Amino acid sequence: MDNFESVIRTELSFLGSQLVEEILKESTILYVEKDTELVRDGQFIKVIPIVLNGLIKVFTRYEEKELLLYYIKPLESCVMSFSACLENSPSQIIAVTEEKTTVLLLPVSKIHQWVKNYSNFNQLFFQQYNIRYTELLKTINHLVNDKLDVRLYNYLIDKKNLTQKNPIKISHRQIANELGTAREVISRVLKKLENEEKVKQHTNEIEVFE
Amino acid sequence: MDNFESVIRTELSFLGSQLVEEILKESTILYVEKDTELVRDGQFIKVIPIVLNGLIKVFTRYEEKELLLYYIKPLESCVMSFSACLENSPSQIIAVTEEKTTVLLLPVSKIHQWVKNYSNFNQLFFQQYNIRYTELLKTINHLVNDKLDVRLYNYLIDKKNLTQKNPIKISHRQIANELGTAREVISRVLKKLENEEKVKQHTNEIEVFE
DNA sequence: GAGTAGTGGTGACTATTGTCACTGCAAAAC
DNA sequence: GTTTTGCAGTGACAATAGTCACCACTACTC
Repeated sequence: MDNFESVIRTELSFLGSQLVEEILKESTILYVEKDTELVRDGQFIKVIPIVLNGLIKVFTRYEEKELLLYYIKPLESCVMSFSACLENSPSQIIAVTEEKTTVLLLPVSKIHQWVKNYSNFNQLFFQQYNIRYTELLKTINHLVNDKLDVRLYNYLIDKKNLTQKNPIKISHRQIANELGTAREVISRVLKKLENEEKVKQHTNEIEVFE
Repeated sequence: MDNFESVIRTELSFLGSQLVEEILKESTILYVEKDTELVRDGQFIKVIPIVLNGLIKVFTRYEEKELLLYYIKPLESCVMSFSACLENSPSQIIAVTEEKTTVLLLPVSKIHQWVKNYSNFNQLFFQQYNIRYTELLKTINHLVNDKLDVRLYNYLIDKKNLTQKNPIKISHRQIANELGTAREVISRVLKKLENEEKVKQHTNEIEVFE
């Protein structure tokens, strides 16, 4: 916990020192390995996570097909857990760690109380809702307007920026899942992007050029 | 106002009578004609609307293409206006009345105060965020998984249920816009649905069968 | 070394959707 | 009346994406 305390104090300072101290007191820290499923579709949620470091990816599943929705970066949270917790409804999304990740877990039992007593606490929620809502809108617009080559290229650039790695280690199958399409299609489109010199494929890795 | 006061009192009663009275005191009622643009893309928002009767449709525009996102039904509000107002960021969506509509307008100036003093008030926001988030997820899943015939059929059924009219008065062009596709495509797919006896086209009207 | 599983490449074919060009029709405008 | 405008129907074609079948390569297991 110790190494994160100061980070939390500064980054969440807009909540007011009293609330921050209470959060520090009541919350627990969870260390999660890469590729761990944190939230399952239809699951009920008992804690609200705030990512401290690492990366979580969130996607939706519907009739076998998946689609990547967005990433939860450090100091962000998952809005599905808000609504799932405040309305006690099951999650509609799936969350998986993309990297080794550290999460601060706020107990739901305290949330209602904090919402009541610390009006600033709501600001956190509204902020996060806003981020995700915007992100979903962006996803929708890309789905409607962009062909797969553009979507794939944007996807790779995003991935590069988020993970700060340039030859990206990922299989075609994995990409296909995250973009809601088939493996062969990704192979084909990647080849096309390679011809256009936008990417370069190495063994098990893809290098992106911007 | 008078005819709506009792409706508001009962339907918003979970906010507590004190807050409800204050809302009634500070808010204004707006009567809007059909097909009126209420919120423009990029606009800053000064009021938070709650629909009292009628219907508002919300869509997104990106590179000339539009897509219907969802409808705001009576006693619902627009989350974009929450975030736009609380974060003072411009709207990312477009809102247009689908029918003659009456809206209760809460002044932004009071919102911050209410959020602070009435913890129940937040419940309203969270509820609405949840509704829209779910709706966007549904839209995304349909976009990824369903072919146009299914999307069109669902669209028509939704429209039927929302407006409570069965032969639906709408042009092919209008439908094409709301589904983010071209007019000819809608003509073709409607014909296909007609052959399957799922709809029947009359002049300027479409009848849906369930 | 044979077998097996995961990955990527490819050709061929199909289905779906988008686009273009042109027609007919009906209501509104002149 | 004639003209104009908007809507709908349609055939032809192109582009995009999804599917199937099959091969090649690598790495790991037994």
